[in-house]
Amino acid sequence: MTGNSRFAVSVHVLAYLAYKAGAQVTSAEIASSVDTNPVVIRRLLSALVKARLVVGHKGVGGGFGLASAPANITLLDIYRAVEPQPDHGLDRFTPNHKCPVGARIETILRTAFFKAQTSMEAELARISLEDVHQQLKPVCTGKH
Amino acid sequence: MTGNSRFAVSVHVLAYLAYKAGAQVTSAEIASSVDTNPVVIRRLLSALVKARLVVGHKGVGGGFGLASAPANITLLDIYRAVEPQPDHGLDRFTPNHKCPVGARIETILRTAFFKAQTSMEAELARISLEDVHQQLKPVCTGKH
DNA sequence: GCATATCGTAACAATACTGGTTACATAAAC
DNA sequence: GTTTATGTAACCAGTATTGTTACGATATGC
Repeated sequence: MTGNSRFAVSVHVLAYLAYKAGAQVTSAEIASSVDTNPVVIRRLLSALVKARLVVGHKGVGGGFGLASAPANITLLDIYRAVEPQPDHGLDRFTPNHKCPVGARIETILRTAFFKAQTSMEAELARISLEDVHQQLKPVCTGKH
Repeated sequence: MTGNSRFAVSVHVLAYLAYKAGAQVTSAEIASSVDTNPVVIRRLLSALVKARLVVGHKGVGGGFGLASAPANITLLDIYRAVEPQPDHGLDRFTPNHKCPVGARIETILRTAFFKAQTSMEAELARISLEDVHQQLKPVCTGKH
């Protein structure tokens, strides 16, 4: 195991909402597609609603739907909505500042990690939910 | 907290070895600089030795030293030596394949994660231990 | 050969994160 | 007011990480 599956599941959730465009989709239906518990899905959706990627409605006939067109939602938007700001272990890293190396290494690492993170996020920003949706289609509409 | 501090500590360790170039440095001395337990350092060094970034010697007068010049060691080399292959949660992610979305999303995510990971690693590969060493120097050799 | 320094690694505890589950309050539709 | 569905708290089990103790293996120098 390495890390959590929040991002992967969230992309799946939004892809499912894009697939069911326009409909009100319940957490139970999404959970069935992801094969997990509806509460797990609602926990993620809670974050996605706060990030204004998704809109939810309570009550009979309620459920969730995309807040914007899939073309306007990138994987980076999703990533930022459900993942905490990564610190690459720097909060657990408290070197001895009396040592010349320990005194300076933290700043150096912070700069390096920022570059790496920025580069990764730029790549996520280049992929939209519409792209994901398009890749989904061949199976859903394929003529045999 | 997000993730572990192995990479951060490892960069510190190798920077310390670069700083002490040529000398045999014990795990106890490194642990003092990092402010942790020598066993924690030896655990990391075990991985760094396997990756041939570091050479260790037992016995009296023993310790560790860099296996190559700092210019020939990149942060990506260190990252790969001590971090498991990241899967971005895909091993915990087992969607329902009976659903059209669940059946395809895994491959799509794998491709997207690979692009993001590759981009991040390319950035790490651009930073060498020599670069880190250079950034360390101003404090260590500063004329006051 | 023997004492010493040092690595190598297993074992264990403490802490924290994740995901699944139950439970229940809240809100909307009819 | 009943039903449906979200929102969220609480708890559990599984696992990762770090710190720590312990001890065997190995190399040095006498």
